[in-house]
Amino acid sequence: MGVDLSSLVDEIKREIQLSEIKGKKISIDAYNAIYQFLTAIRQPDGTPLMDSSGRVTSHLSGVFYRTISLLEEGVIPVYVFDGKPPEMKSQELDRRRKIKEEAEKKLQKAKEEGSTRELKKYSQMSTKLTNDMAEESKKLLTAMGIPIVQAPSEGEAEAAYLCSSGYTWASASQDYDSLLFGAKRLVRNLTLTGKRKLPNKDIYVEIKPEIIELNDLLNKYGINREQLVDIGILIGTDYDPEGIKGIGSKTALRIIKKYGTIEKAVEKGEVPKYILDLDLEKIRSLFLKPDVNNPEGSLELTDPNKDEIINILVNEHNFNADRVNNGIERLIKGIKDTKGLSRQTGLDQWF
DNA sequence: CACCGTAA
DNA sequence: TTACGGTGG
Repeated sequence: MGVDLSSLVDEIKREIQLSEIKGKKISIDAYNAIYQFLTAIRQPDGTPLMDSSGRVTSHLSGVFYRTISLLEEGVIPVYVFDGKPPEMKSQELDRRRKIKEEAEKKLQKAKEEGSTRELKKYSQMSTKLTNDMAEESKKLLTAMGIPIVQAPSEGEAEAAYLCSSGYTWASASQDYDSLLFGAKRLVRNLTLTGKRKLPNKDIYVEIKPEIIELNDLLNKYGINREQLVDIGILIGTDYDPEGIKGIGSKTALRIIKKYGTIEKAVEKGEVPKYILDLDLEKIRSLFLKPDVNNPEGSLELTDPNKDEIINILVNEHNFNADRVNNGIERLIKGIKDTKGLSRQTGLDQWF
């Protein structure tokens, strides 16, 4: 789930109107976004949307409609897909797999005797994002004329790199890891709507897009990015999921501010020695010098391939043709208007 | 998540 | 016009 920097970030995050991102490119952690669609786009009993052969289609619905509404707001999405995960992540991936297997068992049980609520809970918990789903999403986005980038390794690292090197204005993800990866700006809640969402109970709250500027975060706490990474390691990241027991973000900040590095803090007895069993340098470099590539394509919007979209959604997966056609019309208009916007902002830079 | 018909 | 709830696949 990534590093929990929420209490530090709360101090400097601010709400953002999508109009503030008009004409700007945003790199989107595709895995993160698609996963959200898979868990959110469901029937009341927790069953995901499926085509007539029983293949899940929730992700396609999310990718299609959400991308169109972003374009209508003038936002230019660049979806960044995961490559091969780093070796260091295998422990965390194992842990997640086990949780899913448990949820799967509980789901089967709930199907026999459980309540709707349990059914929904465990079916969301056992959500899996398969390779096929990622490949299909890429195909759909390409047909839609939306730029995609294939990361050599972590998608979130690549998305952050696109941002820090100026290809995109910000990076969108729910995970704060983006900041450790060096994204200048992190936008959260971009692929959720401003509508309502349940935090597990029946309580509904407004979810609004918010932005976190890396520089604001570092300045606010008087630390550099290396130190932010050390703070992350103490709390626990995907590469050291346990972190240090009893150390949360506030304590980690205090310790790193005082001693500068994890090693110094260990020397002074502020952090237990067992953290040195980790390959700290390796973890740091995964965040500070991640395996990333320059994008191959141009990251510009292109004309949608109407037939291909219809083929994927309507012919392959039984989407309603009228709805899809309506979506395509909105998409074409959105792309046209958004291109106009970026031309304008492009010109503005000359003056 | 978003769409869409219906109600206020 | 917006708000809601049932449905989409």
